Amino acid sequence: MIKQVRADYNAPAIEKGVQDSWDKNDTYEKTRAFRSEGEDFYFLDGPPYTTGSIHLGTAMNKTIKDTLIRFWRMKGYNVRDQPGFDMHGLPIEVQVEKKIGVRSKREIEEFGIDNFVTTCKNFAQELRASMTEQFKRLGVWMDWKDPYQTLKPSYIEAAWWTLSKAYDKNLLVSDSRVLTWCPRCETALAEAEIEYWDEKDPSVMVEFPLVKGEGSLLIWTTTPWTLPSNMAVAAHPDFDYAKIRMKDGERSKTVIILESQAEHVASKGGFSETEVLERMKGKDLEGLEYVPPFDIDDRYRRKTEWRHKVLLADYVEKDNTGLVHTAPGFGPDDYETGKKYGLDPFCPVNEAGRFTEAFPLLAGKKVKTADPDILKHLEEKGMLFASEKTQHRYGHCWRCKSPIIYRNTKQWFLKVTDIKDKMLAEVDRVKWVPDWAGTSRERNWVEGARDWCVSRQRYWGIPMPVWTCACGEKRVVGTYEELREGDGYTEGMDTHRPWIDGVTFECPRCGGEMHRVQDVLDVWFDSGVAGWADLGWPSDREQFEKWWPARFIVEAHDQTRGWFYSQLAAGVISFDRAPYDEVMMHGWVLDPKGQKMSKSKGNVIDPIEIIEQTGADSLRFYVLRANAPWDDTAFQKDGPKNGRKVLNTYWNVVNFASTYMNIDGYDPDAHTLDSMRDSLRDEDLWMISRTEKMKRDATAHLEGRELHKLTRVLEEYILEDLSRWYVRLVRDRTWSEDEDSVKDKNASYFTLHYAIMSTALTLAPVCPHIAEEVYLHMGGGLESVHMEDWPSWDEGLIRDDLEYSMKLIQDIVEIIAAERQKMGSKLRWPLKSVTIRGEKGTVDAVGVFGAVLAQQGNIKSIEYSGEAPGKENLVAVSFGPGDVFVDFEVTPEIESEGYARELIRRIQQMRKDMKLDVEDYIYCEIKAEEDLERSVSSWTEHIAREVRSKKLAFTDSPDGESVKTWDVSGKEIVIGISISV
RNA sequence: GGGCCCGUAGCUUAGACUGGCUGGAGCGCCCGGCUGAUAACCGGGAGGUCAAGAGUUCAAAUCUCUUCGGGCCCA
Repeated sequence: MIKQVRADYNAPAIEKGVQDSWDKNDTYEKTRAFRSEGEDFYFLDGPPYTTGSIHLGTAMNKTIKDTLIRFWRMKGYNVRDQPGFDMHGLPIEVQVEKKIGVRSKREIEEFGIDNFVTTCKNFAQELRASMTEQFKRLGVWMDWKDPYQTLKPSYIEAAWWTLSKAYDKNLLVSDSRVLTWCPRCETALAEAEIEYWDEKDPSVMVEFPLVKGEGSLLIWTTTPWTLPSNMAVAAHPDFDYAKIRMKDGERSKTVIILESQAEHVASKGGFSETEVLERMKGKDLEGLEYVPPFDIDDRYRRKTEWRHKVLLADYVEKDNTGLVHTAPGFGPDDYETGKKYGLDPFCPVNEAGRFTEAFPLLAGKKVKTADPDILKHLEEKGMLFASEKTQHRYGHCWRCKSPIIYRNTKQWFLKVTDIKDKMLAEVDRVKWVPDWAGTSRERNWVEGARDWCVSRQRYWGIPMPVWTCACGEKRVVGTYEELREGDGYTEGMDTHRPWIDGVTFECPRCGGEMHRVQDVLDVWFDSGVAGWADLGWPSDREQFEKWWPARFIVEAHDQTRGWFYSQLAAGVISFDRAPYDEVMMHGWVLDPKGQKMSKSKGNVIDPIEIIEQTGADSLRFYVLRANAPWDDTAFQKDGPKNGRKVLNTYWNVVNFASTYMNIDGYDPDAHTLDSMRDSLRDEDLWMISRTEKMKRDATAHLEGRELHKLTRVLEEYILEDLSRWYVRLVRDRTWSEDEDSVKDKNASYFTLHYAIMSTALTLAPVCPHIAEEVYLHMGGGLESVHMEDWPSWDEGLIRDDLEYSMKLIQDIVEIIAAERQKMGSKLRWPLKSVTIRGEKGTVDAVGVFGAVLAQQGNIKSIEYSGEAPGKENLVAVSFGPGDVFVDFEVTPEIESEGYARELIRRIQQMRKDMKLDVEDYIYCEIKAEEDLERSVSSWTEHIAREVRSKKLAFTDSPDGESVKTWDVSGKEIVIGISISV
């Protein structure tokens, strides 16, 4: 049965109603159960970080996922749709620190690690709950009752298992290296955790006097605070260097630099003349000894052969002085070079970024604030050659925004470099959408990958499952089964810090007590194991066997170095393969000007606000429509409104159809395409043909992940074919109350219903609410549109001949409308005649829809001809393959009919203004000029029937509940209307 | 400096892979019309060096190269 929909498309109200009904009836659970016997499809959700509120990017991300999941379900797959949340890590720690008012690791430990971690855990859960509500409001159907969460014990176990796997394969090593460090959070950071922006720093040239001979080596740096740890100077072996005397009046200096930079350097130092004293290759400089800028007690650093000498390195570039200050404790390249020459990676800076007593001059001082002191010291010693400021990109901690430093520390690494070849082979195997996401972007990133530092010196994270003994023995625990062997283990314990720190093992080698390494894991490692951690691996093997590996993942392009990569590395370590088969990459949602949205810029648009104003379906439609999924979208304020326009039009079509079908008691179940076939008009077959093509194209675009094309196909179909054309054509048929035309009316109902239902099914993945509401009102046979099978199409119903004919008609109607406008002829006034001229094929094609042309063009007579008509005063226009000749002559008959239509139109408007029901009858009184009254007299019966008037009388003083005076082409008309009882 | 993406009307964009009729639409603006599903819609108008240049070709928004500009990532 057809139920009439509400008249207005009030999306927020409709969506709320639909969601309530889903909740009440467990529609989601039933839909999943409905497909439980289908082919398994493992979709893996990339876990958003639990921030508490979703932004437009997250909304778009989940819209893409929800759309595809619903599509796959309709295709019959048993889709695994567990959502995930990334709940560990620094961002939450930093927020909790602010909340409880502590500012350093020392204060956290005073507060108690147990209190701190418990607070983090509760906080993360609150944030997760709040985000879940927002995703639901967006209409996302995922398994919200059972999301995977990185903080769950079983999840932690999977991470441990993977790490132990790495250890077994000699891919987990502890090593001391120079890497990025946040002095505030007092932990190592990975590349992915660093944000770059421009910062002003010193740009200085410093002289290191030669031990033997005249002159100095001149180096350039933007980090003067690293000079106390200087251990060498690097030169490029193949570059041309020179000893140069620089002069300016009485002042003079002799320095060794890159010869080509002489002018540049001289000007920086305020010198006007240069004189080359001696030329040499970089490699000739090797071993040249100089006096370091600071004296450091040898208690703190080893004296080795190459200390404070010139070394060779090929990363030296041809800018500045061409000589590079080398501090193996503070630069990754420096460290490598230092290692080659056996230098000590001296690092007089502690975890908090302050100088240690190894550098007594500034012990306790924060390094980033020490630059002025250092420069002052150099100035006093006459070593400062030039000093200015420069703007350059500098890295910052992604969470607390502190400038990062490089430090030499001991960390744990995954030896990604050892498995790079396999990872690249997997990048090539996996299907990427678009193609270049893999073949270019991911490949490029993996090719340049370095070993992955997975240890963090923090609290809220997966504890590293590594226990060590004073004797050097190591043990990596891979399962809770193994953990049970430990001292201090209690069943069901929380395996977070600090509780896990209390578990110890007896050393199998020396019998001593093994303690856990204090570090926690990089959160990127957390999400990297999601593909099996969410399945309960390693405890639950059954789920793993059933689902793994994931068939499809989709995330934004920043995940090239994030989740796409971390999963790839973790997958190759664990299972020698990427844990996914298809990766789709999507773009970012930017602000209307194309800038990144950020709180600090104040340009953030809240998706929930849009959902409350315009509706979730409109937002979803817009974000998919705006752009190709992989391009960034500059979010337009009017975007969701434009999306709403499409849905609103669809709604209006449904409102129109449901109104009349309801009045006539049309039963969609009583009719099939076969039973209706003989009654269908050509325009019905045309509509069905367009519908088949729409379904065919929509399917292709979903399979190809071209969601922008999917929405555009739907938009074009709804607006152009269904609303603007077909509904216009069938209006008269649906109003007919003639007994003889029941079959014809039913044919139009059948076609309308077919189109509306096909649209509901095709639209269901993108706009799940409106599709559901329409489906249930229009007699859908199942409990939910989302249980339906994805619509198929019948190639046999595609009629290119009819589509061609109809296109000609549409073009001709358009041309006639344009000509009418030039002639000042309103569409209400019939045209006497129109002649279509063209070749036989063209004329026949137009003839198929001659009746449609007559109706839509309001034409009394249409003639077809191979030649131009003989009559004069015709307007001739080409419509492409033929010409159309329009006769604008106004005969008395045409005038009568024109005025009759004018009257009908006014009365209908008054009915509408009076908010009468479509079926109500009225009485009608009209006052008009005598000649007009005479002209329409033959039409009064027709007028009365059209406006459902039981009596229609001409009088001098019209009366009624509503009386209105109109101006019809310069003639005054008064109309009075009252409701008939 | 390297990799990738992008540049079409005031704004948002289709078309590009596979070269081909007059580069299509939406928003906004101006004029007119239509409307018993439509707070909608239709027609007309103004608005384009398809970022610039060169090349290939009978033909280039589309293919190639160079330059400029924007974005993301890396160094």
